[in-house]
Amino acid sequence: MGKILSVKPEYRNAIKDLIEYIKSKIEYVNSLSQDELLKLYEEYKDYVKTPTKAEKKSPLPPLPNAEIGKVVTRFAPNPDFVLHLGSLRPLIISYEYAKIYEGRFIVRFEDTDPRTKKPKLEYYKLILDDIRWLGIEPDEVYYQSDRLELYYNVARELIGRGYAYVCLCPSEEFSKLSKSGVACLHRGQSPSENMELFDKMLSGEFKEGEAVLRIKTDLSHPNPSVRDWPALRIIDTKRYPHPRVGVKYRVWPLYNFSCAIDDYYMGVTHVFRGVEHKVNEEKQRYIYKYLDWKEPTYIHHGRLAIPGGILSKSKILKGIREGLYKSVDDPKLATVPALRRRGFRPEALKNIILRVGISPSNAVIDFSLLASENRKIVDRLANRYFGVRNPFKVYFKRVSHIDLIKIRKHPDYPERGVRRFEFRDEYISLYIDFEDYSNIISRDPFRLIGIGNFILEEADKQVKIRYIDNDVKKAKKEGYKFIHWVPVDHSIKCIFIYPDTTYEGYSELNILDEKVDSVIQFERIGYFRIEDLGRNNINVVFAHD
RNA sequence: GCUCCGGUGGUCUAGCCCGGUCAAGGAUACCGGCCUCUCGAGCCGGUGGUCCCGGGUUCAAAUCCCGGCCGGAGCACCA
Repeated sequence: MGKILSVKPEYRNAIKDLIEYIKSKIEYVNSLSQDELLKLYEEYKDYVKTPTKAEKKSPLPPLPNAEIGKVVTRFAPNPDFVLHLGSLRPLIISYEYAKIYEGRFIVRFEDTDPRTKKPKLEYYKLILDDIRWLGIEPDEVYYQSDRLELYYNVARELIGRGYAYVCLCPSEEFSKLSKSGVACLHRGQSPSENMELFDKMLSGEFKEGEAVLRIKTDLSHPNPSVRDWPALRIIDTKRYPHPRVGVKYRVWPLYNFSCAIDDYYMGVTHVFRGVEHKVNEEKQRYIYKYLDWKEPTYIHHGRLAIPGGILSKSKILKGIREGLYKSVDDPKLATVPALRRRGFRPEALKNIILRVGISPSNAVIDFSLLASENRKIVDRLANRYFGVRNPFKVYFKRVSHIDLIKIRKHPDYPERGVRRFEFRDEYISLYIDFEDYSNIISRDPFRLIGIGNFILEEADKQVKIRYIDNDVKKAKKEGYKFIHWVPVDHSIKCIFIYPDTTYEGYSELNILDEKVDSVIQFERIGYFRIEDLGRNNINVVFAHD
């Protein structure tokens, strides 16, 4: 409509009629059948915008400044912790866009602070492992700790051109000056003086904190942290050795310096990172400008939170020290190892992240959304079994036709076979869940799934139930409670691990057909991942209902 | 305090740049039906929104402009 008016402004006077006219046309088109629409489409094909391949392939919006085959993205974790739900946003989005645009995806470990954010060898491995588990195979993997010489070279280049200087001010001194927009006395040093001082930094003549290389920016920049921001500083690696390169280097780049250089040299075209990096875009812009490099496109997304889920690195580490959590994969946590351990599937996590997208606002992801996405995927994978968390024994006198009970492993996939239960003895003992006992004590009839309808006969020291009939239709119509059971002599001890508790109960023995790591459903209880399958007992970790 | 950025049903999100099939679409949650010897999945239907508030521009505003409120982020020799 706006289009029509801009082409034919004279219609402006008759706007009311125009609206009516368009409405009638729209109604007409909407009333057409598929075939008629197709015919119309053929006729006017050239006027219709067809979405490009990239637009069709994914729920993600088209990327600005992107061309098929030329997009390069990267995920840049600090190996001082494992991946968690929050890290998944830049990771999955970066990877997805690289894939959509048939470009490259890079993983780059940002391990340039051996002191306060000390990297750990185990985390490099765990992070890469989790990335691959998510079905993401990086085209290239880099370690910033291997690239120090490159950063030194760029530093020399900037010093030579007069865009950087070695500042000898104590940091409090500098920030005082910078707050009032005053240059420190090192700012005016000549390139050759700076070069000399920089060499001294490298050769170890300064101690930690005594010298820092700064990038000249704008001393009147509204954000004081942008004013002559620091690029390289000294870390006493004798005291804080780097886990990969030990004491080899003592001059280390700060985030903005190494990040800008690497993004450029690695040919990164699009950067996805959290909103907390917004100002860093401005800082890094100076490097690109001074060296006449082309800047990547930055997209800053909001943070992710999960109610009751703890994502903070420091809080988790503290919790582990205090014994609140057992380890980084404690099921209480929203870390990738924990989610993985609980049986969340990579596709589910991916779907969640794609749904949340690249919006700059923060998002609170309710656990039910995670559960629902995962349930959709896991439901068809998970075979069904009976398990009781709070075992309670009941017994009944067998009737002759109750001898071999077969129940499908999966109600929708008969080809997966059945679970078999053989009953031979005169009296049969079963474990049922104690919560279900209340339904029995009320003396209402109930149904043992797959066996038949029963009613309580006596509740003395032992609870005896009596078989009535095997009429499923009646059971449904009368609203009998359908309860699951585990035969005492066909059971295996099972530990049910929940985020805040564990149960020691039983599973039916047929679960031994499964493998460690498979996700199963205990009927009426929920989905679990099998963590341990021993001969005498098993462990399962709760995913969700 | 200063500087940025957000605000669409309970939650998440599409639409906002380029105002008009948007009296707002999808997902989740909730309710009901079908299916099912699970409280699952699937399919069908339903409840739920003053598009943060106020003003302005316009024939027309979720969309543009101004003001306010609320929320977030940054203000490290961390990433």
